[in-house]
Amino acid sequence: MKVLSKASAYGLRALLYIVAHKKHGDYVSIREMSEELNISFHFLTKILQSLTQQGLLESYRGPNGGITLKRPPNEIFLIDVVKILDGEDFFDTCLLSLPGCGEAEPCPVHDFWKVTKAALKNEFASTSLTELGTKISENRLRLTDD
Amino acid sequence: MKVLSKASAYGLRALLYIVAHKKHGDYVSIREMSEELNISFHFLTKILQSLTQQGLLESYRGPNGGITLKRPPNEIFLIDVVKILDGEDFFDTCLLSLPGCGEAEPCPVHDFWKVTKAALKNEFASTSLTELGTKISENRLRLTDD
DNA sequence: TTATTTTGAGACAAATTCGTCTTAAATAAT
DNA sequence: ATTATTTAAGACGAATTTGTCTCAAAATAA
Repeated sequence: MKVLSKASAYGLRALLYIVAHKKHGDYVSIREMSEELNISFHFLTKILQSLTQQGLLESYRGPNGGITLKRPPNEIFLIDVVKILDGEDFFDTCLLSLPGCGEAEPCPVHDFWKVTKAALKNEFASTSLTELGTKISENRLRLTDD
Repeated sequence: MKVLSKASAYGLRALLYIVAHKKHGDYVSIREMSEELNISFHFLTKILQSLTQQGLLESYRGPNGGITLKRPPNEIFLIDVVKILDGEDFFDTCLLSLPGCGEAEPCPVHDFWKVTKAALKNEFASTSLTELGTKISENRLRLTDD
């Protein structure tokens, strides 16, 4: 079950790396993150570029450049990242991929899936980077794949 | 958010079509289902072939041939189909795709995702074809994309 | 037997996602 | 000014999923 695209997973891990390890306002180099998190540098660059273009990050070129959060991390929620990288309609899907599935014309599993995806959306909408960042620092949760 | 592969979605729709429209034991032609459900005939054939090979269906070649459920539909659960078509480890994934994510080495969203995916797995494991089939017949729920 | 209908099997193509590579543009340091 | 460092942009390739096509094999019917 692949819920998030690689882009979203990588993007989230990068932002969580920042809030867990850096001061807000610091410019963090993409190279550093790609090495620490074992993510392809160019791929991560492209992903973070999208977040920059959509106003979630600010970038700065040149030596000691990098990216930084444009808003304080307690005002950035998981849903903000996912909606940019996986699309606005991320939480608006039918399990059976039937177009127009909804209250009016539900598929056989609509009632059940409706509840589950609402819970998921709520969780993503209410979980901030800060919340997970402190969890990472306190419990030494991992962001890497080793 | 694409949870199920097309293969699983198509496979489930085909089986639900059978339980909603046919007597148990009837051989149902793949051609008929592909036309009724607007699914590519060859693709659907390949999908149902997997289900046949894994013992969920029985096939019969020649005129008036087709496929039929090998077990009564109240003994076939959504999870049986999905596990064959999307893999045994379908419900054993990490949101951030970190290998080995679990109680010992959790990722930052493990606690939350653990609960959600358990609920999903439970629903798939407890919902039978019969259950959804009767819902379809009683409420005229749709399986088609038009 | 011969023709017809149906699934089985595998090669192939298209679309999407994932990842790599090269070059340009901006900034800083020397 | 020149060079080094960093993100921006986009072409390109690999992998996976999705879909198409052809032919074989089995069963039926004439």
